[in-house]
Amino acid sequence: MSTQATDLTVAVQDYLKAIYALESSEERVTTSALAGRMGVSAPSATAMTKRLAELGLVERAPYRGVALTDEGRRGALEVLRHHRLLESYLVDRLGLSLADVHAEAELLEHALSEELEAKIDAELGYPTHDPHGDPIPDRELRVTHGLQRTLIDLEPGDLATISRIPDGDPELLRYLGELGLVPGSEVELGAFAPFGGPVTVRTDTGEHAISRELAERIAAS
Amino acid sequence: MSTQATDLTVAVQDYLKAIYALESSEERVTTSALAGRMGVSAPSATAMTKRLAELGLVERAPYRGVALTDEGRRGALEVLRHHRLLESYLVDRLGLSLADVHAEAELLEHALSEELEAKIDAELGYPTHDPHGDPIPDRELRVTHGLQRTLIDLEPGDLATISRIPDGDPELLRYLGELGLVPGSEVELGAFAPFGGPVTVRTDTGEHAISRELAERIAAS
DNA sequence: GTGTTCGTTTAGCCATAGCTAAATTCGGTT
DNA sequence: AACCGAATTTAGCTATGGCTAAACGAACAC
Repeated sequence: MSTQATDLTVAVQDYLKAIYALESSEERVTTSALAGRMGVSAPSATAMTKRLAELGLVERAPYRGVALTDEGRRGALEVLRHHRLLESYLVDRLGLSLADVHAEAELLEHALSEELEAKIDAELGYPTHDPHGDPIPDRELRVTHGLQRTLIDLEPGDLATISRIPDGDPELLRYLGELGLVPGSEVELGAFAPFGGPVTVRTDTGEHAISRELAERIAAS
Repeated sequence: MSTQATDLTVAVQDYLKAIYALESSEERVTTSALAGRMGVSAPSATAMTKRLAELGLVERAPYRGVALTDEGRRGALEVLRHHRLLESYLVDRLGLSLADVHAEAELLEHALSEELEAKIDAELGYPTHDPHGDPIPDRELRVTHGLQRTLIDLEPGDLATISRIPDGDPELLRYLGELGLVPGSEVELGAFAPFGGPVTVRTDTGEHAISRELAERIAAS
C-alpha cells in the first residue's frame, strides 16, 4: 500500500522537491532551510514536515531536521521528471525561452498525467537532459547525478562545452543567453583575475568576465 | 479593480464552468443542479454560490439559484478557452484520443498561463473549434453559439457532415469512434424507427442504429 | 387555506496549509 | 554549571472547500 505520487497534494509535492534539492548540499534538511526555500514561515515548515513524516515520506527528528525516505525521494523524482520533461517539451516544441520555461513547467508539473508524461517523453525521443542541462529521471526514476566539472575547475586556455546552467532565475538566464553561455555552446577559458576576481571566458559572442560564484554554477566538459 | 481570472481558485473556476454549462439549458441554475454537476453535496454548493456572489461572479437570490454576471461569464469562458485549446493541441500534436482528451485538458486547464495559451493558439493556427466540434472562445472571449442542427432534425436520405459530438464521456466517445461518428465525417441519414425507436445512419463503417436521445446530442450540417 | 413534500439553507464539523506570538530546546560561551 | 542566542516547536488563529444533520421555505395538492 505505498503512497502513489498522484495522491500527494501539490504542497506535499513541492516540499518533497525542495527537500530533495536541499539534500544535495546538506546531509539533513533543517526547518529554516526548508522554510526559506519554500518561502513560508518556520512554523509552517515544521507542520508540514510532521505531515510528511506521518505519510512516510521523510524521516524526521525534532530539532534535527528531516531526510527523505525512499518513498519520499521517489515522489520528489516524479515531480522532477515531470518538470524537466515539460521544460524540454516547451522549449523544443513551443519555442518558450530558456529564461521563462522554469516558471511555466512549475505551473504544469502537478497537472501532468502519467499517460501524457509518456507521450511527451516518446515524442521527444526519451531525452536525458532538460534545456538547462539538468538530468531527467527516467521511467524508473533513475537519475545520473555525477558531480560535474564547472568552469572554475578548468585551466586557462582550456576548451569546453557548456553542459549545465542554473535553471530558476529568468534574469540570470537572459544574461547568460546574451553571453552565449547556454548548454551546448563552446567556450574557451581565459584568465582568472587574482584575489578572487572574475573569470574570463570566450564564447561565440566574444570575451566576457563573470564572477567565480557564477562560474562555479556553470558546468562544462 | 476587476477580478482577474488567474486570481480565481481552481474550485471557483470549476463552478463557473459548471454554471455556464447549466445556463445553456436553464435560465437560472439551481443549487441542486449545480451540486449534481459538481459532484458535491447541496450545502457545499450553497456555500460556494455565496462566495461567488461575494466575488461578484454570480447574481444570487436565496432559494432562487444563481446566474452568471458578465464577470463570472468571462471567468467561465477563459477556462473554457483553456480547455478547448488544450484539447485541440493534445489531439493534434500529441496524438491523444478523442475519448480521453477531455480528462487531460481538465487537469491542465487551470495551470495554463496566458503566455502559453497564446503560443498554443498561434501554433495551431487560431482554431475555432475543438476536436469534439465545440467552439473555442477567441482572445476576446467571443464565442459562436448558434443552435446547431442535430441528427434528429434531418430527414431520412439527407447527407450531412458531423460537426459536434458530446465531449465528456470516454466510453461514449469510443463507441462513436467505432461507429465513424466523429466531427468531419460524412453520414447519410436512414430511417427513424417508429414509436420513438432508433435512428439509422450510414457512415464510413456501415449502417448503425442509435437512440434518438443520442442522435439529438450529435450536431451535423 | 392548510398541509405536505422537496429543495435549500443553517449549524457545526473536518482537513489542508498558511500565519503570528509565545514557549521551548540546542549548542556554544563564560 | 549556568546562561544566552538562535533555531525550533507549540498554541491558537485564518481561509478554502468539503461533509452530515437539522431547520426552514416554497410550491403544489387537497
